[in-house]
Amino acid sequence: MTNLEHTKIFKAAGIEMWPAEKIQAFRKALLDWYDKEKRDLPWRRTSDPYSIWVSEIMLQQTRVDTVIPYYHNFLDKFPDIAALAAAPEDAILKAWEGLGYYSRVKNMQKAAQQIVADYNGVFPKNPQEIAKLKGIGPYTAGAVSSIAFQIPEPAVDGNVMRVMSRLFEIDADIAKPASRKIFEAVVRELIDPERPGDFNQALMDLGSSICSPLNPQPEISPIKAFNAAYKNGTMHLYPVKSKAKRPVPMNLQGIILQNKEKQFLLEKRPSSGLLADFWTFPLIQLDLDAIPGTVAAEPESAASIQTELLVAEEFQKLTETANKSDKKLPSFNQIEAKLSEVVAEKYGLKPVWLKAETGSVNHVFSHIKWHITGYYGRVLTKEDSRLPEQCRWVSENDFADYAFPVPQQKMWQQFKQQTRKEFGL
DNA sequence: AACACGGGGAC
DNA sequence: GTCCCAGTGTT
Repeated sequence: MTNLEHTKIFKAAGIEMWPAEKIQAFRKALLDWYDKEKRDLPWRRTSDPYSIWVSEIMLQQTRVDTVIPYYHNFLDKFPDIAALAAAPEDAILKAWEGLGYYSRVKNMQKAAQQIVADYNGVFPKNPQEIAKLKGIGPYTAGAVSSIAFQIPEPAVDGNVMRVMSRLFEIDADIAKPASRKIFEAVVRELIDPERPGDFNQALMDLGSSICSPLNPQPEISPIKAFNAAYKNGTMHLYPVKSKAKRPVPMNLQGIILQNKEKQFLLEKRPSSGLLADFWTFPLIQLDLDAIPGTVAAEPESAASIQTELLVAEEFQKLTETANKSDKKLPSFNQIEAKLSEVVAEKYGLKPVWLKAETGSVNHVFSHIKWHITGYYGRVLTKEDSRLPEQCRWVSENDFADYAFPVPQQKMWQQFKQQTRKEFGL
């Protein structure tokens, strides 16, 4: 991008560009602060492009404190590009378990294989080549280029947009994709060609501390002399950011089935979409309103029990902990019939239901909100010849071999704490 | 340009 | 509850 194009962008966005002396002073103020205050982070103790790349992928939409243990474990398991390229998919998913945005690690492995195939296993140093790698977008390309190779490329993330929007009173909505190029142009003008990696990281450190979203402290900022919003008393107006949509609620039934060997039925999710290739108890989307003969149940009877399978004490105990939901739902008997139908059809199994609502799990994703109601049953017959390929009976001891998303971990914890001891399992 | 894609931490 | 976060790929 030429200087002329920058000028056009600045003019359109109403940004006043600084003279060279002011830019020099800004770089010095920022980097002097960084040299004193920078955080001691694991990926700042290496110059290995692969390690820096791993850290940047993990840090996408994820906090530093969350990333640190994953970073160490990942490099331990997959110490270099060749190891990552050759790793089995279940191993890389397990290493990413709980970190979220799981396509990140799949794309990173594809990129590692790209590097092995096209670059002889050596991480490319050219920003244009780096940007072609799977999972590396404009931010990560700039971050790796500048931090690992000292190439003066902007690395514009949420922090940098917040800092710059306050410094220059930029009104562009930072939630809009189109705004990023404005901030990139600004950083491209400001970035220190001698220390581009430190410059980018200094902006991010500043954004996550003094220039934080909620309680910024511009009065103690090392660059407060450059902060237009602070000087003009308009800090509260920046950054401009439109609000995200609310997650859409979705109700699911979680089927916890056990066979005579005490194994649990797990199902691998499809290879694309939400939580792709992760394992959960089977999740069914029952349309409760469509169950024939459905009658709205009284709250206290919403969880009825197969009493003949339980001793009196257990029944008493379960009744006491009956569903407290104030929603009008079909009774367990009605749901049970429908669940049996679905389980027979989909899994070729005939469960004996032991308990309604082993628990209720809520889990919020960025765009969906799951409400899972758990149902516990046993399969007494040994007719699982029709078990779908994506399903597997797994004993608890082997759960560690399977990548579980957090909703599954919540279902499992709830089952262990509430249901299992009631049945002496 | 809008949407899909996780999860946790701060207040 | 609210908002936020070291973004990218797909449509």
